[in-house]
Amino acid sequence: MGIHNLAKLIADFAPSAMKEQEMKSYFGRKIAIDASMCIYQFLIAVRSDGAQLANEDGEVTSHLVGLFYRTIRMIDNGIKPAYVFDGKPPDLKSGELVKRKERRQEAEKELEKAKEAGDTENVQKFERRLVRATPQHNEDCKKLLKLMGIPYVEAPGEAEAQCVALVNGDKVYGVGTEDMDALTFGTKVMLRQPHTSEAKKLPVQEYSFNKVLEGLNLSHEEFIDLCILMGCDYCGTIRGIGPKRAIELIQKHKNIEAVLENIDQKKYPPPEGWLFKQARELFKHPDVTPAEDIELKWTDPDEEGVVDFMCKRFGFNEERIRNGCQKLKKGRKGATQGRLDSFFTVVANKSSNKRKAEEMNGKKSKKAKGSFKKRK
DNA sequence: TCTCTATCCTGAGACGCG
DNA sequence: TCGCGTCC
DNA sequence: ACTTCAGGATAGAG
Repeated sequence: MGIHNLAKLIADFAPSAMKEQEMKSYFGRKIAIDASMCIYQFLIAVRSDGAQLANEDGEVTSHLVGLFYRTIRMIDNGIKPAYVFDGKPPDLKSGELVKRKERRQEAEKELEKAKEAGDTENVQKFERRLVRATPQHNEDCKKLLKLMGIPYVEAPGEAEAQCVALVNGDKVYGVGTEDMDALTFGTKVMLRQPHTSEAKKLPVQEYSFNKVLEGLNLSHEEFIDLCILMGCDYCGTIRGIGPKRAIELIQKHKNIEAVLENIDQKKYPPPEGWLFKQARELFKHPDVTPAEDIELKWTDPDEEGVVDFMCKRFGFNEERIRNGCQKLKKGRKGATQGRLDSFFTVVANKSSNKRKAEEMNGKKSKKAKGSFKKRK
């Protein structure tokens, strides 16, 4: 689940690191997105009467519905997504993954019991709890993306880290994610949930890594140690040390080794066999493909191919699919013209003011803090 | 003052019709 | 502009 | 995972 309380810490100690921008101001931008996380969310959320959408043969289509329309929406807004698929999770994560596995196995056991007892209600309940993106779902999505003319990358390790490599290697402008650990990996720019912002007409939250470091007065290495102290997926934390003490200690002592030497370890006992050094190494040197070895290309969709795949195989409505392909073609034409920065700056300011004015009048403004953490 | 815990609360995809 | 039924 | 669930917010204890 990323870094515990990092968003709040940044809001409190480095507020200028986050700025809110209108969706429009991202016209022409390329964005890296964790595909595995999207697929999982679609499998969870795209349902009808509690069941996933499926074709006549019972093959699940929820992930394809979600991916198809979300991608079109982004292209329609002049944003060019590049999807990144997870590879093998780092071994260090197994501690965290073990917990999930235990929960899974428990659910599997319960499912067996319910099946034997013929308890259909519980069968459904525990089947739902076992949802996860299978290799088949991933393959379906890769095929669809290829046909749509949208690039994707298969990461050797964590997708989030690969997204960051693409940003910092200047292949894309930023990573679009809900997971704050993109910042721990050092992404120059992070956009929080750009698709959601668009749908709900909320501004995009853009985080600048340099401003985070500047605001917290830390180097990247110190920031990584801070994140580990606050709680990451790779190792435990020191009981009694939360965001406040963590940032104070790191600002003063610069790294976890020095922190350990300077605190009363009886009062603040570090976890036994604490693997903070390994965690630090994973954040500093994650297993990724170098950006220069990756080429991202957005092309026109293979409309007949998309129709064949989505309609013939999965039973989608042909008119809707063709309609979507037209949007892809149209949107691409606009976005390939590139950005006209001065022009869009003016537009963004204007509409931003307008939006604020509207919020004042209609008090419909909802806090943009709602969030949805991934299954971690 | 700070952190931890328990408890409550909310929102979790996208489209399009009316 | 929404609420809600539907997408497959 | 909408007949649920996880995460944020909040208050109160230590």
